[in-house]
Amino acid sequence: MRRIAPDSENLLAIVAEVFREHGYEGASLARISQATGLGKGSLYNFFPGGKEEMAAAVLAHIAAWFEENVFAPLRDEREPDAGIGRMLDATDLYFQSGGRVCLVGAFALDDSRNRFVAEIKSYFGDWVAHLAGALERAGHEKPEAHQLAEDTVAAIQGALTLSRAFDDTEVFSRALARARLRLAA
Amino acid sequence: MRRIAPDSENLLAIVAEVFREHGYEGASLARISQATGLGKGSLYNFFPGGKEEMAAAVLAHIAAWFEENVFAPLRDEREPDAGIGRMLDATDLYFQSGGRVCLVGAFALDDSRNRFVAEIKSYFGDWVAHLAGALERAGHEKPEAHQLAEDTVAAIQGALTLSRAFDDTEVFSRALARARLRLAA
DNA sequence: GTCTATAGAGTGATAGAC
DNA sequence: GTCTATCACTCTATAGAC
Repeated sequence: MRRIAPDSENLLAIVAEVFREHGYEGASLARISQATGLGKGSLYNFFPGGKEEMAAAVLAHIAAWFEENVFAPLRDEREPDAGIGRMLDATDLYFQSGGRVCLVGAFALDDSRNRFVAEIKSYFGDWVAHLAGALERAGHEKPEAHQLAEDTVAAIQGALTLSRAFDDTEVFSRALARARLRLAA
Repeated sequence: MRRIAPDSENLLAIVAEVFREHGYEGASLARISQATGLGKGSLYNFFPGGKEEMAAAVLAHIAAWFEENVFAPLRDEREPDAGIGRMLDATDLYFQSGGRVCLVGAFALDDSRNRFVAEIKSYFGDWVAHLAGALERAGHEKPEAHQLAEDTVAAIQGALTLSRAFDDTEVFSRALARARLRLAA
């Protein structure tokens, strides 16, 4: 009775969504099992390390997505401004204009931080570093570039929190628009 | 063998700290019991509604603290600038210069959001509204005042996340310093 | 036979309620 | 402390692909 193995890309996306909605502790295996339609046996077949491996895989998946869609444009040597624009477009897309929460940010705030210190640190660290690099290439002095990059990433994170708190994606859209202006100046 | 009832102000502060460190799901009764030194029976004596009532009481405690120390200065009719300064001082104090996480922000990101929608909404909503009011009195136009207020509260939240992610309170200190400059301009 | 994928009963530990 | 429910997880029993 062989079933078609669920596309592992898609499987990870579903698991990611459960973690995003419920947090690490709230994402029970029962919920993951229900959301994916897979029994516990299948889940442990894909992720022998259990829940922690699932979360780690999700974080790796997120890191890869950001590397390709958010960080890579920022490394564009020729047109740093265009790269920054593409970074903001990708950010808007990823967070569904504020309708989706940042899993890494949520992990950073609770107990799961201790399990994934390195992943969390590099997610935000890479974002700030790559953005700062692009800003330098766009003509900013190094210290101001880093400061502006840190400020922008923080503004995005904060806007996600407020969007969620107010249940209003406009908050996030406004924040992204302001970031766009500040970074272009 | 009657024990002295633990000062209820202090008890709430301890419970708050457990929720802050571990999140709603991660704050098990066993942890709360250990941190407070109270048995589960005693906890249910103080909070008949159980864990949810504990979290609600903590949120109310936080709301009262912010009302007194953060929002009240912002309502100062005479010197809006001084009020904004005192708001930032209180914020720095409360979050221990970034060493402490925002419980309301953390709740906003996970499942507990659904339990405490109103509390979360009013925490951030009041903060933005009061700051916007002070900025208006300081001479800003209404729309820009609101925008700047929203941006500042988001920047504070984002800086808390980044401080925690990098395990570096300097990120928060820098963000507060920048907020101080922007709000004074 | 071997491998991968499946379902799910059953494990002990621990959860929150009382 | 006692209760039941649920937790993450293990294990057995299959299925079909090769």
